[in-house]
Amino acid sequence: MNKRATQADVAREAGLSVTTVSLVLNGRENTRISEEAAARVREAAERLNYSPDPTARSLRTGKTRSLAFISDDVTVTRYASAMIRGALDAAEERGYTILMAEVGEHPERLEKVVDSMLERRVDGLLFGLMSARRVDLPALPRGKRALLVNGTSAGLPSILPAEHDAGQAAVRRLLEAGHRRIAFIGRSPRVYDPYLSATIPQRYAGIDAALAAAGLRFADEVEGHEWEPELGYRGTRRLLERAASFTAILAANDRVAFGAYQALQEGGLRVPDDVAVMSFDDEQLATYLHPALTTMRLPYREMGSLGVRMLLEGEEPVPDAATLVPMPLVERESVGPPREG
Amino acid sequence: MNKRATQADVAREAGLSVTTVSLVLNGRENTRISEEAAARVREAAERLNYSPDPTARSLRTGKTRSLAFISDDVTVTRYASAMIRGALDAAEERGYTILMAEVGEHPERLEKVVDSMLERRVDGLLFGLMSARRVDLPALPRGKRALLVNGTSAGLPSILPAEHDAGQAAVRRLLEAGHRRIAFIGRSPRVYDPYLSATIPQRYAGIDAALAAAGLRFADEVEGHEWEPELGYRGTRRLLERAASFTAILAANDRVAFGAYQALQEGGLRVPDDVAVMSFDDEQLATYLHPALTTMRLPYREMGSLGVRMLLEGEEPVPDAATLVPMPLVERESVGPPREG
DNA sequence: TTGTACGCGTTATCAC
DNA sequence: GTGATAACGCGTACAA
Repeated sequence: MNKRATQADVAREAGLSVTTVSLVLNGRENTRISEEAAARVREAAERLNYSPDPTARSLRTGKTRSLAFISDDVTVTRYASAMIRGALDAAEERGYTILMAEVGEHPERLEKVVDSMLERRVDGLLFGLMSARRVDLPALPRGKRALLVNGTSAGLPSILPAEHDAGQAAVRRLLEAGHRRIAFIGRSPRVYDPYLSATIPQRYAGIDAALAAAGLRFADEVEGHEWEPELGYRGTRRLLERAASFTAILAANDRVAFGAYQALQEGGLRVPDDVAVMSFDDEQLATYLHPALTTMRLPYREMGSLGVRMLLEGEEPVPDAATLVPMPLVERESVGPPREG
Repeated sequence: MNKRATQADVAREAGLSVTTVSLVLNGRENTRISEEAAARVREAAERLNYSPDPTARSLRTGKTRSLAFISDDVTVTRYASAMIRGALDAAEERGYTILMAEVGEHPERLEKVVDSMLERRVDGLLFGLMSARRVDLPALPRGKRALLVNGTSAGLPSILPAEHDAGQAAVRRLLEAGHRRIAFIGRSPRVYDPYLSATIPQRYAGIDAALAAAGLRFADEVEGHEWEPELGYRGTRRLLERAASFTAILAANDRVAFGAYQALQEGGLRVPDDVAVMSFDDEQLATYLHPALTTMRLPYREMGSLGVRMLLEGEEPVPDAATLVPMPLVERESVGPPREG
């Protein structure tokens, strides 16, 4: 474990020049090196256990084979951190490294962090948001590739969950199970501010479209923008007190569904036989519940991996274009089986 | 936004040599530079918006001001990802960058990833584990600093949660509330394999010690190593069916406690009035419950930040030494108030 | 087909 | 006090 071998060492060992070594090891085809020389180089490299110094290479080429992943509160928030895993895996496959930074709720830190990443000469920047919304980012040098994962920002391409489809699919699943009287918990006018949410309006739109297509409206609704168990609990109690009857609850997200379960259980109602519950997100939580929750999964990991793929491959991404990633239906036990016909 | 300014540009702008520029900008005190020259340099640097190229600097110094954070499944598992945040924040404060990689359940990937980090010339390596256990790591070059966060490995220093203290504190909290007949869910002989858990034996030991110190034993126990809601649910039902009465449940972790809640609720028992519940971990889940769960927090974020501090500061860490990070008691509503006297 | 020599932007060693 | 200049390890134009 002495000093690491350098290209010059390999050249000496192989009895050739550094040029030859460099050419061979970088697989340059156009300049025809004799097969024999190439073999000698490879053997020597092997023997000396040579691996190129990325620092020196970067200095020379201007490329670092590294990407910045900058997030707001992804690591400390529930399951959104899977986005990181997706990015990490995709980067590793391509021989890239991810430099991570997280700024929390401090937009002023963002500028510093971006600068520091730029100083480190990253080849591209990913911005990952814990919840899909619009953000204002510091200006980036022209030609530096950047995009948002689970968010949008002026002038940058973005990757978002396909919420409109998911909204439709959720409602359709309920309809297929034969439900006609469905209650909805979690509608909120506030989400129409893009800085609060970039996607929830689509989720609503998909939901309403699917319902309308079946000639239906919600049997009842509870408003609320704090999508925590409390809303689900109180919302469900209110629903139960009201006159309108319903056979299924569509919850704005899993935590709301969680609260709904509590109220249903207290009320002596069984899921899914008395009331079916369908939801969005697919947190860990969804698997803890009895019966386990059927929900539309937010594809964090896929979005993260698509993020690095888009950054690294293919043509120049289109500014302001959004790429939608499907939200799969995760079938569990809180909605009865689809009915034939 | 043309090319970035270099040291030579600054030198030219200031009418001085690169040597002087380097000396001034690196704050070398010993070699006395005139105040005037220093000022000229600083102004010129400011004007050109100069910032040193870390690549070139690394090539020269052999240091990269970067740390590797390599984990198993931290990003995709519940709340352990807060460990990353802790590491990130501590690194940023010190001007270091974190290169992340995650290998999942594939030990064979570990070697490749470590190699790739070493090739990138990181100044130190952090290994972060989703759950505290012993792992076998590939050999590291002598002199390369490395340590484990939430785990142990032969020959390396490690950072672990102070489980013995936490076990004691949990029991004491219950005792203070006046409980004498306590049931425990989640004892398992399997955890004595260090490759499965490096810390749970201490948790047990602390628990048993505090109980013994009060001259008590558990009123009843349910074994189980799968610490999921199911265990808490079925365990609690079993406890309720048995003869032994109890006024409090100590659950192995929050998910088990969650299951216990469900069974208690079904049985018409109220938390904490009929049965108090105390637990370990402090997942998000703990705040969703009604009443919210009192639990001993696993200090992921603190462990992560301590990890980089130990790597970067202080003397050579002692191999095989474990540094224990306190697990705070998070007081919520599932245990009644402490009684006087 | 292969080798020499230069430059990438720093820091560090030595002169002046 | 300050300034040339030689590394650091690599890629490549140009020469041979």
